Amino acid sequence: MNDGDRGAGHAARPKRADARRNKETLLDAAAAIFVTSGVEAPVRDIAAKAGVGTATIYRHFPTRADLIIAVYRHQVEACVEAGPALLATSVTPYAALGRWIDLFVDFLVTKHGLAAALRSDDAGFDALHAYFLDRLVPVCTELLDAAAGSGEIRSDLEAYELMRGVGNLCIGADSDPRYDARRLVGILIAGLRRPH
Amino acid sequence: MNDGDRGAGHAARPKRADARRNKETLLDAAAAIFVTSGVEAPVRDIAAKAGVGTATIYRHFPTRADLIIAVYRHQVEACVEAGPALLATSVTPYAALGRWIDLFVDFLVTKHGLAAALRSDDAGFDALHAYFLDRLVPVCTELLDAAAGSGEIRSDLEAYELMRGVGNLCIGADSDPRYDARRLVGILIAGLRRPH
DNA sequence: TCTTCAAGCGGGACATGGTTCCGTTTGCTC
DNA sequence: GAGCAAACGGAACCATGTCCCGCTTGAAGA
Repeated sequence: MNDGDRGAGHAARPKRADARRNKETLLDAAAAIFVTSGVEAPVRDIAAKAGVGTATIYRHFPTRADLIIAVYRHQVEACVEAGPALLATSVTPYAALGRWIDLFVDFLVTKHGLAAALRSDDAGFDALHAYFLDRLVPVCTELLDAAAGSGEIRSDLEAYELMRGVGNLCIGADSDPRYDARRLVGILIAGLRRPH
Repeated sequence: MNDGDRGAGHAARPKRADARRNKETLLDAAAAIFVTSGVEAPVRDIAAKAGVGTATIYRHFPTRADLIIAVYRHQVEACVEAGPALLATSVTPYAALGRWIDLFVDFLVTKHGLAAALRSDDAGFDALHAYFLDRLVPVCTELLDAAAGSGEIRSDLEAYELMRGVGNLCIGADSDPRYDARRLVGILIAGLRRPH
C-alpha cells in the first residue's frame, strides 16, 4: 500500500519524491495538531505546521476524513486485531467483549473531537464513518454473537447500534472532568446482561 | 417574567411594542426553522423567515443558546415538573426514573440537532448547558436518590453524569434509521440495576 | 550534463456563515 | 406635533472551507 506501488493491473507512475515527502510531513503535522486542537482544527493550521500550502493538503487528502483515517489507521487496525485475540484469551465471551469495548473507548477518548466527528452528519465525514464501521462492526459482531451464544447477554442488539452508542458516549469525554465515559460505557455493557 | 416587567427593585422602562412583537415573531420563526433545519440553522435563515434583519436576532437573543432556550423552555419545564409526579405515581422509584428518562429522550430525539448542541463545547452554548443542567439535574438527582434508597440501583452515579450520558446517546438519533437511541438508553438504565 | 514537461506546489480568490457597526426609522412621552 | 432614545435593517467584517491558476521542480531521455 505504498505510494510508489503500481495500481492493481496496469502500471501507474510512482509519485514524485517531494510529493511523498510532503504527504509524510502532513501526516506528522496533522497528528500533532489533532492532539492540541482536535480533529476539526482549521486546514490552514495544519498546512502552516507542515510548511505547505492548503491546496497540498487537498491534493493528498481530498476530504478531512481521509486525513483523519490516515493518521489513526494503525490504531484502528490494532483494535480490529485485538478482537479475536481477546476472544481467545478471556474467560468468557462477555469478558472479551467488555475488554474490547474498553480498548475502543480508550482509543476514542484520547483523540480530541474524534468521537464527535464520527457522529457528525457532515458529508465530508462519510468516509470516516464508513471506515470505522467497516473495520469495527464485523469484530464487534463476532464478540456480540459469541457472548449471545454463551447465553450471557441479550441477543437483540446489532453491533452497529452498540458501536454508535459507545462512540456517542465518548463524545466530549475529554474536557469534562465530571463526565467519565468509561464508567457509563461500563454501565451500558452491564445493561446487556441477560436477566436470568 | 414578561418583557414589560420592571426589573426587581428600581423601575426599568417597558420594552417598545414593536420590539416585543419582533421577539414573538422571532420565536415562532426559530421554532419553525429548528424543525426543518435543526437548531444550528443559519442565523440569516431565521431572520429571513421572521422578516427582520440579523441584528434584531442578536438584540433579543445575544447567543444562539438564548434563542434555543426560549424556544424550548416550556417543554423543559414540563419535564422538570413530571419528575416528582412520576415518583408519586409509579410503583417503584426505579420505574419512575425509567419513565422520566423516556420523557427526556422523547424530547431530545424530536429536536433536530439539540442533543449535539448540548454537547458542543462551543462557548456560545454555555448558557444552554447551564440551563438544561440547572433545571434537570436536581430532578434527576431526586429520582436517582429514591431509586438508590429503595435498593434497586447502584448508588455511585451522579445525576450529572447520567444526564450527559443520556443526552449523548440521543445525538444523531434522527437521521439514522439503524440507530435507536431509546433502546440504548433503555439498556443503559438497565445497567444501573444493582446486581443482587 | 542539459532539456523538457507534466506532477506538484503555493497562495490568492471565492463562498458561506457568524458577528458587529452605523445611518435611518419609529414608538413613546410631553 | 416635536424630540429623543430605542430599535431596526442590512452592509461590512472576519474566520474558515474549498478551488483555481500561474510558477517551480523532479526525473526521464537525449
